[in-house]
Amino acid sequence: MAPRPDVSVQRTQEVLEAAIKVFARMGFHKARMDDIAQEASVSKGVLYFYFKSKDAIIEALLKQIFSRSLHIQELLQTEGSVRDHLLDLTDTFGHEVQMMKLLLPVAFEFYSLAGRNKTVNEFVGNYYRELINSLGKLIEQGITRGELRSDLDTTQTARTIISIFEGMTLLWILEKGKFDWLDNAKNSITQFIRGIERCPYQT
Amino acid sequence: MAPRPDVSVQRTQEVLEAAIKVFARMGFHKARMDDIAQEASVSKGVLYFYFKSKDAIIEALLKQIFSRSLHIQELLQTEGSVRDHLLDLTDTFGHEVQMMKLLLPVAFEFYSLAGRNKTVNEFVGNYYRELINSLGKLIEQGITRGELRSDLDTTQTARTIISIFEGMTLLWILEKGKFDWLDNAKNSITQFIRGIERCPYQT
Amino acid sequence: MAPRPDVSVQRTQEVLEAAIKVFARMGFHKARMDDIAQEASVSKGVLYFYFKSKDAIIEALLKQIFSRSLHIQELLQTEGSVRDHLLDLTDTFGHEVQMMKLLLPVAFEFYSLAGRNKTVNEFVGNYYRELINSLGKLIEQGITRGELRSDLDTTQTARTIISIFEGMTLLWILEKGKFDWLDNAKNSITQFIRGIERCPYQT
Amino acid sequence: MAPRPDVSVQRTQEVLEAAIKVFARMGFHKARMDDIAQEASVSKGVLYFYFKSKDAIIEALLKQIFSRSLHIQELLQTEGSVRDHLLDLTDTFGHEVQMMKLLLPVAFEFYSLAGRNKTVNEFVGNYYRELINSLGKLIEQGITRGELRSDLDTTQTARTIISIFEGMTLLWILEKGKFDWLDNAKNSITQFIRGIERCPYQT
DNA sequence: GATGAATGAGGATTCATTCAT
DNA sequence: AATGAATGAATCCTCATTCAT
Repeated sequence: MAPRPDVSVQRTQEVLEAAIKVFARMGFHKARMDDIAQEASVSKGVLYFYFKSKDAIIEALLKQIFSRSLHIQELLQTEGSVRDHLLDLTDTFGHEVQMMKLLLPVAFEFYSLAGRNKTVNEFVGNYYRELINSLGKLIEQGITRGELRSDLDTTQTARTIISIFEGMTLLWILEKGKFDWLDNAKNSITQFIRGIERCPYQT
Repeated sequence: MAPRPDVSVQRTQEVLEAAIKVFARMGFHKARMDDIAQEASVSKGVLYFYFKSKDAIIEALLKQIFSRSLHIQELLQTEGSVRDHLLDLTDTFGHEVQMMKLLLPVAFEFYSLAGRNKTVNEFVGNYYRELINSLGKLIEQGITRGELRSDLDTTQTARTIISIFEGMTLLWILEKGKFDWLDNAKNSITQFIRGIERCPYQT
Repeated sequence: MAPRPDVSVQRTQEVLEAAIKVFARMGFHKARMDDIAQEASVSKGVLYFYFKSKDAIIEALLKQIFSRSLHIQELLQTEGSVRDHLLDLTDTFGHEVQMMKLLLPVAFEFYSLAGRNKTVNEFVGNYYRELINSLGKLIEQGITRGELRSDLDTTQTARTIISIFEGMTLLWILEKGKFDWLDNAKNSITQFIRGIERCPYQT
Repeated sequence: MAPRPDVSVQRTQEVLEAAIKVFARMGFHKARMDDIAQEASVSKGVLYFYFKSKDAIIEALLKQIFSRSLHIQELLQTEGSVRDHLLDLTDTFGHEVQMMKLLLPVAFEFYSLAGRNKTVNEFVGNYYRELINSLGKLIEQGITRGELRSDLDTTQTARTIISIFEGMTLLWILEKGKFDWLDNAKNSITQFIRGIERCPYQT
C-alpha cells in the first residue's frame, strides 16, 4: 500500500505564503493568527502543527525572504564586462523588487527589527554581508581586468551599489510605485559606473 | 500669587523624547505606555493629558522625525560648486544619521507603516518628495553652470543621491555601525559625481 | 468522530442569564465583565466570543426583557367579558412582575437610558406602544359590546391601565415587595373598571 | 468692616444645578466631574470643596429631587370635595412633571438605584410612603364625608393614584412627551374617581 | 490529524481624587 | 479660596495559545 504522501512540506509552504500576504497587508502586529489561518484556508490548529508560534512563522518568513540569492556567483563565472554584469544585476534586482512589491513593507519591518533583535540582525546582516562580499569580488575582477579604476575600495564600492538598490526601493515604496524602478536604477548604476571606470565610457 | 508656569510645551517634548527612546528600544508594539511614562518619569495619566492615545504619540513622532530639514535651500543660495555642495550635504546627512542612531529603527518602522497607512505614507512621502525636489534644483544649477553633464535627468539623479544616503544608512544599521558611514558615503558620492560631471575630475 | 455539539445558543443564553443576575445586583456600570464571567462560570474570553462588547450584552438584555408578550392578542379572541379579561391580564402581569423581581432594577435602568439613548428608547417605546395598542383594542371591544361607556378614549384608557401596572411595580420595588402587588393591582383595576363601565358593577 | 458674604449656600446650589443638567444629559456614570465643573463654570477643585465626592453630589441631588412636597397636607385643610382635591393634585403633579422633564431620566436612575442601594431606597421609599400616607388621609376624609365608598382600602387606593401618576410619567418619557400628560392623567383620575365614588358622578 | 471553543495574561484608556502652587 | 496638572486604580477588550472532542 502506498504511504500517505507527505504533505507537510507543501502545507508548510502554503501557510507561509498565506502569512506573507497577511503580514504584507496588516503588518506583523496587527495580523492575527486567525487571519493567517483564514487566508490559508486551514484551521488555527494547523498553524500550530507546523509552527511553534507566531514568532516562528515570522522567523521562517525572515529566512525565506533573505535567502533569495542574486546569482552573483554565477555572474563572476560568466563572460562579459563588469558594466554588463552590473546592469544585468540591476535587472535581476529590479524584477525581484517588482515581484515582491507586497512583501516590501514586511522587509522594512525586518530592517526595523534588525536594529533590536539579534536573530533578525544576524540573518539580515549575513545576507547583506554576503551580497557585499560577492559584489566586492565582481568589483575586484573589474579592477584586475582593468575595467575599473585601481584606487577603488572594493567593499565601499559594493556597499554603494547595494545602497542604490535598497534606497531606490525605499523611495519606490514611498511613492507607491509611481516611478519606474528599473529605469531609474539603471540610470543610477550607469552614471555610477562611469564614475568608477578607468576610461569613462563615452555616450 | 504667581500662576503655575506653563510647562505644557516642555512636558510634551519630554514625553516625546521618552517615547523615542522606548520605541527605539522596543519598537512601537512592544513599548507599553507604562514604559514611556516610566522613561519620562511621569505617571501614565500625563501621557494621556498631552496625547490622545499611543497612536497620537507615534504620529507626533512621525512629524518630528520627518520634519528635519536638510538646509538644501540654503545650499542653493551659497557660493561653491555642486561637487562641494553635495559633499557638504553628505556631511550634514551623515552627522544626522549618527546623532539619530537610536531613532533609525523607528524610522524603518515608519517606512514599513508607510506601505499600508495613508497618513504615514503622505507624511514620509512628502518629506522625500521635497528632498528630491530641492536636490533636483541643485542638480539643475550644476547643469546650468556647466558643472554637470547636460543629458542628466535631474529627478532621477536626485533620487540616486537620496538612495545612496538611505541605503547606506540601512546597511549601517544592519552592520551595527561597524563601518564609517561618512567615509563610505563620501566615497560613494565622490565616485557618483565623477560619473555625472561634464569634465570628470582628475584624481 | 462526532462533531462537538453546537452549544452556542445555549451558551449565549447562559451568559445572558448570568449578566441579568449581575446587572440586577450591581447595575450596568458597576458590573464588571469579570463578574459576569464568574457568574456564568466561564472565562472572560467567552463573553467576547458571544458578544461584541459589554454594551452588546446590555442590548441583548434589552431585547430579551422587552420582548415578553402579554398574550393580549389571545385575550381578544377569547370568550369572556372585558372585566374578566382585564383581571386576567392583571394576574398575568402580576405573576411576571413577581418572577422578574430581580430584573426590575434593570428595567428601570433601561427606562432611564431610554431618555437619552435612541436604540433603547425605540425598543422600549415600541414595546409599550404595542401594549397600549393591543389594550386599546380590548377597550374598543368592550365599548362595542356595550360593557364600557361609549365616551371613553381608548388610547388614554389603555395608558391608564398600563400606568397602574407600571406605577404599582415601581412602588412595589421601593417598598421591597412589602405589599402584595397582585392584591393591590386587582383592587386598582377593579375600581377603575367600575369607573369606566356602562352599568357600574354592584359589589 | 462687613464680613465677606457667605456664598457657600448659593455656590452649592449652583453646583447642584449644573450637576442636574449634566446628569440629565449623560446619566450618573457617563457624567464626568470635569463636565459638571465646566457646566458650573468653576474649577474641579471647587466641586470638591463643596462636596466630598461624586457620590456626595448624587446624594445631594437625591435629597433635592425627592423632597418636593406635593402640598397634600394643605389640601387636607382646604375646602372642597375630594374629587376637586384629587384633580387639583393631578394638576400640581402634572406641572411638576413638565417642569422636571429633563430630570426624569435622573429620577429613573434613582429608582433603579433604589433596588440595590440602601440610602437611596430609604430616601425614595420614605418620600413615597409619606405621599401615600397623606393621600390616604385625603381618601379617608372622602370616606368620612360620604363622598367615597366606605369599603375602600385607603392605602391601596392611595397607591393606585400614585401609580397612575408615576406610570403615566414613565409612558410620557418613553413617548418623548408626544402626548399630553395632564390631559391623559386627568382622564385617568376622573374615571378612577368615578369607580370609587359612593354615588357615581353623572357625566 | 484537524478543529475551533475556551482561556487568561497583557495592555490601552478613563477619570475620580489629590495637592502643589 | 481657587486652580488644574498629575496620579494611578480600575476595567474593558484583544488575541496568542491550548486542548477536549
